[in-house]
Amino acid sequence: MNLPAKHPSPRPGQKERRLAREKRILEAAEKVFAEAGFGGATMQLIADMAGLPKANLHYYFPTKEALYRQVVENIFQIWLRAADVFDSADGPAEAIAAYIDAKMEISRRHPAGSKVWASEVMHGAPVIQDYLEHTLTEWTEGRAKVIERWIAEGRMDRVNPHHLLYMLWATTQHYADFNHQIETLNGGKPLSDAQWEEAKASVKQIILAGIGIDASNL
Amino acid sequence: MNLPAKHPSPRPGQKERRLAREKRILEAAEKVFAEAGFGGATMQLIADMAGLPKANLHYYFPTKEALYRQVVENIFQIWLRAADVFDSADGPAEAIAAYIDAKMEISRRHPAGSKVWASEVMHGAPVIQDYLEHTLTEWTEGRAKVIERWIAEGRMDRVNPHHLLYMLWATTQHYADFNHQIETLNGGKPLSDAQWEEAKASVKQIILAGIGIDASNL
DNA sequence: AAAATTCTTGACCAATTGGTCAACTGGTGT
DNA sequence: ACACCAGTTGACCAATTGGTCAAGAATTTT
Repeated sequence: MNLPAKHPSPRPGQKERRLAREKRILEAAEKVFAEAGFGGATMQLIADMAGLPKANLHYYFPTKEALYRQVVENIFQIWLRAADVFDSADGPAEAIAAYIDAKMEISRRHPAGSKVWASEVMHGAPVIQDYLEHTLTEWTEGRAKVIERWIAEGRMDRVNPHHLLYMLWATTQHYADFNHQIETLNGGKPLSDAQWEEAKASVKQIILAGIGIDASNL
Repeated sequence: MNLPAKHPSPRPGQKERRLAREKRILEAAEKVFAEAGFGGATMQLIADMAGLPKANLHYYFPTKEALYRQVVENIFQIWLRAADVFDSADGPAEAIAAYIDAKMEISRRHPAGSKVWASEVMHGAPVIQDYLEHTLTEWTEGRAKVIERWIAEGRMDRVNPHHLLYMLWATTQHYADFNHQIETLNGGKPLSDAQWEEAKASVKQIILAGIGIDASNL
């Protein structure tokens, strides 16, 4: 055990410093991978953005692939945490509304991570195929069953649960992946706070009405 | 003028042969750019896939950027042609249903082109920013006005036209960009004909109901 | 204070990249 | 038969890439 840190870190401490360095590198890497794609990203660019010599990156992450893999796994963890809110409510209205809010917030706060994820899947998921086949598949099938139960209970219209989930993913993710296009169509300005609220409200309005749920009491 | 070609090309002819070669290169390029991204794609890979020596590519397309630009412009033309069907009907139900069908068909028939387009926009639209600012902006504003008129005429619910359009783009494009994920969740098999029909039907069902349109008579 | 461990970094390397070029081929018009 | 020109191609080049390494600086442990 280490002596200091009765109170949280008056001085850095080795473990914390290492984690802070890694975090700094990962944030730079996320941005560069999002902007340039895996192939277009260079270790030198990531190093510059992190303010470190390139050789130092290789001390913390042995290869470009390893660094990329860590970035992808991190965003997948965020994705999974948002998925939890789907189960936090007991009815379709609250569950889906909360899920849309959570995913829209990810698109807003982690646009780079979302783009890396999209890029990874678009290129055939070379590094996270396992996650797709196991974690994501299980989550999806579980939620599809929940939706089918809601339908059977008459709490929402009869729709194909998988395609409903695809629509939720597609629509919310679009605000991150295509934010440049949205910004251009918004007169070159990023969406304001109010516009983000309207985006969330619009998505919820159309999808909830689309599956036969009265959202007026949300 | 060239002597042959009273009737359309009994023998290739120089112009046709050139176009055929370019088409072959463009198809190979589209695939490689879609699979590897601009940065990850190499002229050698494209040449191999087209079955031509690399130096020959540079005869038809001087640089990698020029080749990429042509690929992106081609898919944008397809995109624009699909956009036309939005105006082919006079009511929101038929127009939006036809538009969804057209865009879903693009996702199905041109997955590579769709991915290239998504990748281009995701990376800040370095080569087609002009198209976004002019052609796309005009189309979008025009269609938004049409939707607002439909709303004013009481033919659909009051929704934000821009976010409705984003949802249409996002949802339909998702079936191309994330087809690998969808395939994985479909047991590793591509969607069958019947599953594609169900996908189209599901998208139309939810979105049309979502904007207050009874689609039972379509 | 000295030994041991962790971290930092400039210099370097082999491999790959986009692109060039000069020599060659083959068809077309005269 | 000849000249002409679009098309083809292997060999080549400068620049960039991911990654290595050994020498040194910091920090922790003894």
